[in-house]
Amino acid sequence: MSDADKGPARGRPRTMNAEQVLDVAMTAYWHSDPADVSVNAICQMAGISKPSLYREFGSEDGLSRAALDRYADQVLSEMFVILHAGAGLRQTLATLIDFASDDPRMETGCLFYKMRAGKHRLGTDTRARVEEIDAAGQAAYAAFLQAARDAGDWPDGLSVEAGAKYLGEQIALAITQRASGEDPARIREMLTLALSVFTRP
Amino acid sequence: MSDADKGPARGRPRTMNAEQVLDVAMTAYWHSDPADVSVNAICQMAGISKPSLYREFGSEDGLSRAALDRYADQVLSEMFVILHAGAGLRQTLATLIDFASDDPRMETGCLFYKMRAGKHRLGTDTRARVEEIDAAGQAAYAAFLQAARDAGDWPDGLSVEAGAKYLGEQIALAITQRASGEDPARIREMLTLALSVFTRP
DNA sequence: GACATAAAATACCGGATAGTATAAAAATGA
DNA sequence: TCATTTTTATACTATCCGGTATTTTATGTC
Repeated sequence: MSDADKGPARGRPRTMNAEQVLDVAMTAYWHSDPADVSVNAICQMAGISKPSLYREFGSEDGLSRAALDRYADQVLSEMFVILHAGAGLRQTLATLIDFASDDPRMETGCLFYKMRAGKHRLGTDTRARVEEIDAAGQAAYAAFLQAARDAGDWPDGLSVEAGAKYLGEQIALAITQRASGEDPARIREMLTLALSVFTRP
Repeated sequence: MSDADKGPARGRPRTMNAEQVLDVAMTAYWHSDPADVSVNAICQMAGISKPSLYREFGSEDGLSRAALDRYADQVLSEMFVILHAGAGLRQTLATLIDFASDDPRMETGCLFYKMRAGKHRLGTDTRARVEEIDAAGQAAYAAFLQAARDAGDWPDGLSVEAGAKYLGEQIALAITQRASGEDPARIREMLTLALSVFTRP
């Protein structure tokens, strides 16, 4: 199906571009903090009126939920790609460290982690999506570590679940520190130290 | 000097107890989140009027700053005691792990870490005090680790400053997880894993 | 051109916020 | 008793918030 059956275009043609609005919202939430960006501010930045935004997204919760969806598709998916690439334990950890410490997209932190940190301030839909993504992330970390364990590359006395949670929290910590302006080299040093527990001789 | 020279008590005697108000404010900020507690709510909880509060503390910034001071005196000081006790590396780390993982006072997190996480939402005075405490904490961690290094108890290839920052962030992470209802046993497991980098064979 | 339709723009609503002006109350000193 | 002083209590301001009712504008159809 093409865009042709979008409708007969009765009535005043819309000037609002939902994709562009979503881009503005995602970037604003991401660059500053979801709790510090008002619907009014997003309307102003996107050059649209409030009723237009509410007709498209229904509520602030609907907008932030849609912005988070977009973020998951465009940005977060890359972390899942790294985890599912099937590289070895050391190689994958190194790639994760690179991503968290030096990827320019994480320079202002991660929208998902920011939302998770301020979970109680989110609307119900957005919060539910945050928890969904959190669970998916944890499952991906666990699957990755389970594969490493199956390959015999695993320290004694550590469960895969605990390792997965630990790995996820260390990545989150590193990226959160990026947002607060910490020196990337220092972040890399600390994250490398934290993840060295997986690759002990 | 005793309390006797507090003044001749001209005028209507005050019913407001500043200490009690500060206690209410500190607990409220601490138990929920500094950004989610309004001046109005504190007045209501403390049973005082807004003008009384503003006469005593000047502004919301003054109040939160005073509450943080009180918290530093009453709670945070204990962490400094642990660090300055002069116990060995392993013993001190174990005590820190106990404190972060199981001390009932940290069950709802740490007011200082909550303020630090939402630093940009604080007034100038409170923010300055947060940065001051942060620097003092880092210095205390560094002094503690330097002593361990002098005692020969130190892993190769790690600077004291990086170790101090790492240690501080791991403690902060653990206590922040307490606030989000994470299982203390799991928190202990992860924190122990994170700090095991200091005590490798 | 008249009409229906759908979107946009403006202005508004109720509620919460930090902060304050003003008046009432309760004590002392004369 | 009356004035002075200090604190309390009430009521108010200005601003921002999420959300919406209302009007205006731009199109296609007849």
